[in-house]
Amino acid sequence: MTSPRRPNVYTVAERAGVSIATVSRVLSGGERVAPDTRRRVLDAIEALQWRPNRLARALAQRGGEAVAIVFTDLSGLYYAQVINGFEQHTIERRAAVLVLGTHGRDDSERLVLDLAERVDGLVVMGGTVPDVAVAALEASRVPLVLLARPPVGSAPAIRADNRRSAVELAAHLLAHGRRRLVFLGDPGSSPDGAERWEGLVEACAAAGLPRPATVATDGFEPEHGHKALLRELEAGTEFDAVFCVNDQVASGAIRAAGSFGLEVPRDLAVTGWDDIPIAAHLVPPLTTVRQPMRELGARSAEMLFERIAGRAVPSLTLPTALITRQSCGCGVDQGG
Amino acid sequence: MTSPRRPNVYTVAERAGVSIATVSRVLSGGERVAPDTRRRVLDAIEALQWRPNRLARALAQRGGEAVAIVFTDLSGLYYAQVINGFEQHTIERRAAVLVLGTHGRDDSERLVLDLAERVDGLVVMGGTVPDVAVAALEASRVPLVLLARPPVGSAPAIRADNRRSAVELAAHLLAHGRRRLVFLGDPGSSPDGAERWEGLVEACAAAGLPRPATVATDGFEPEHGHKALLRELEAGTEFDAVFCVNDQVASGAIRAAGSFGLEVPRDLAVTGWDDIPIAAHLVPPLTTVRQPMRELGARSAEMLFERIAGRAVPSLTLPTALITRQSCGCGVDQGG
DNA sequence: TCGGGGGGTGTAAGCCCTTACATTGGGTGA
DNA sequence: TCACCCAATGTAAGGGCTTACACCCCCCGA
Repeated sequence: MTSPRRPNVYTVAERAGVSIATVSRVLSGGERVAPDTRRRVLDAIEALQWRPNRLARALAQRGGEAVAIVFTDLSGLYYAQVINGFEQHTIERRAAVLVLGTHGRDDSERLVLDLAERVDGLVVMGGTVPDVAVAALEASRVPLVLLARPPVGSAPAIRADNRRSAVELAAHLLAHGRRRLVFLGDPGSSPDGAERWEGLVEACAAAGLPRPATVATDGFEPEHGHKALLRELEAGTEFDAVFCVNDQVASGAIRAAGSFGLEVPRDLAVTGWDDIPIAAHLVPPLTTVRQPMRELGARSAEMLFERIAGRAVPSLTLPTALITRQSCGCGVDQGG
Repeated sequence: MTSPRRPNVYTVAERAGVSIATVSRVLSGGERVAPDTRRRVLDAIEALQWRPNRLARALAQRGGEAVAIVFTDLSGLYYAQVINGFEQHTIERRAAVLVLGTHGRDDSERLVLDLAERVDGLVVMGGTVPDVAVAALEASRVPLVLLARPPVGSAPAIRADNRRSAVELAAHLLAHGRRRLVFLGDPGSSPDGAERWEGLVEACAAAGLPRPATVATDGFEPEHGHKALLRELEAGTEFDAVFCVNDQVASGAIRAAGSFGLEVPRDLAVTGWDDIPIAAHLVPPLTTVRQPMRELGARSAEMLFERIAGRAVPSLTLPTALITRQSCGCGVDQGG
């Protein structure tokens, strides 16, 4: 008479010779159940290999918020910290965190839309899905917070102040006497990158210099920076400072310079962005911009829960800090 | 007459003057509903600001598996790839992925146990929670797969072949003529680390050398490697090769050597572990061991779903590859 | 001996959807 | 004009659990 279906409370109750309420009580632990009864129920559970259905459970307990955070690629060290901050905040509220790395999957748009159906709200990072997908999310009325990307509709955005820091960093290079700056990275591939590029342009313009050149990379990893910069050096382009879109690309750039016989920072200044842990341990230690990653994550979670609660939330821009080490020329020349 | 509670299908149906079935049909999109009716329902949804309850929905559709993967700390580049592989596989099955970074939280044990209640299965990585917690999970009968950690009870484990690769790497250093090797890292803090250390010991023993020393680090980041090695150098300990627990620590070690006036690899060989993207771009490029991270993630997901389906799964050890670059002495001396 | 008080359990009402099946009514062909 | 068909919609049965409340029975005190 064992039914072929998955067991449920009823099956277990029947087998133990009790009611479903008693089974539930045994499960919840705290309730008072006669020792003998408890035994029988536990035996039945064991015999049937039963695990309570988490969905039914959560439904009955009317609880269990779930939120998601969407990234392009988890492999940037950058993201890890953001997720950490996000999780910290979320766990305190006993909500579950789903993490989706779209990672250049071609169906990322569908994945995100799909994900949106399974959670109570989500944070979407810049560069993960096309604007049209964000608009679709917005239209589906799922509570939404945008990270490192301009606001859309009523969805608030949280960002680091890329523009201002880029201006500051570029100005710092100029103060070291550098005059021919290039941007290493692809400004078009993410809102963050675009803003850094714009900041660089702005600083050069303010100094009366011509518009800097862009050396496009195929991605954000060290190898991409290495390959692109080496090609540019071999092409004979002249420049004395490389403003990289992030630290990883910068590490590739430093090595490219080295293998081309250039010494950093004497012959070529190199800067990064993000201040990943290894940045301080590159040779030379990398000048970069530190973003408040943890806070970005934590605050985005905070904003999201506000949205879920139905409240309006203003967009937010967090300050960043210029971290000068040696790759820009500090501690070598006395410029600045 | 608007009820103060959250709206649900009934509220919406009532307001639109239709039955709940019709509301559901409008929601699912595909069903045929008269245009006029659809309009009214959509208006009602809009007016009430209704979003269907995902739990009820998933329950009724009897779908929506969810699985989790538990890490210590997401900030190792190592983990990102594993998660990627895991996610890839999981998404194909339309299951949701929860990611938990215990990150040294003191209540990690509670968090994991808690998490286990909300998912259909989980992968737990070595070093995240104490053995006793793993045993508790095992006892709670949640489908479980262990990653980079020895099997427990009926829970299968998936690992990279640390021991063998460590022997190989150590032998490689010995072949370069190095004789005084030290281990930089804390063998006790993770099963992976312990196995690497044991492999090193084994290789030295096989070569008739004394047991190598351990230089303990406080963590796995560059700064930890830097600090620990610098202290050791200043203490006057002598050695000609540093076998690091991972690439990040190795990057700190390289810089420590540099700031102590030692040239790598001439005066001191340094090796890492993991082959993170930046490893090839350190100066000198780092000799390390590549683990099949993506595969580790993908296979663990596969194993997990087998377990969820109630099938037994054997443990698995995947091979690793020694990546020789220059930090070990290759391309400099001709030893080996 | 009888009323009261609990401890231990059962009953049934949710929680909020989806969906198989039943029902209605207007249009069509004979 | 009437049977029939099908599109549009409603009814109700789950899906698997929690929990307020009712109930029973045994023991104790008066």
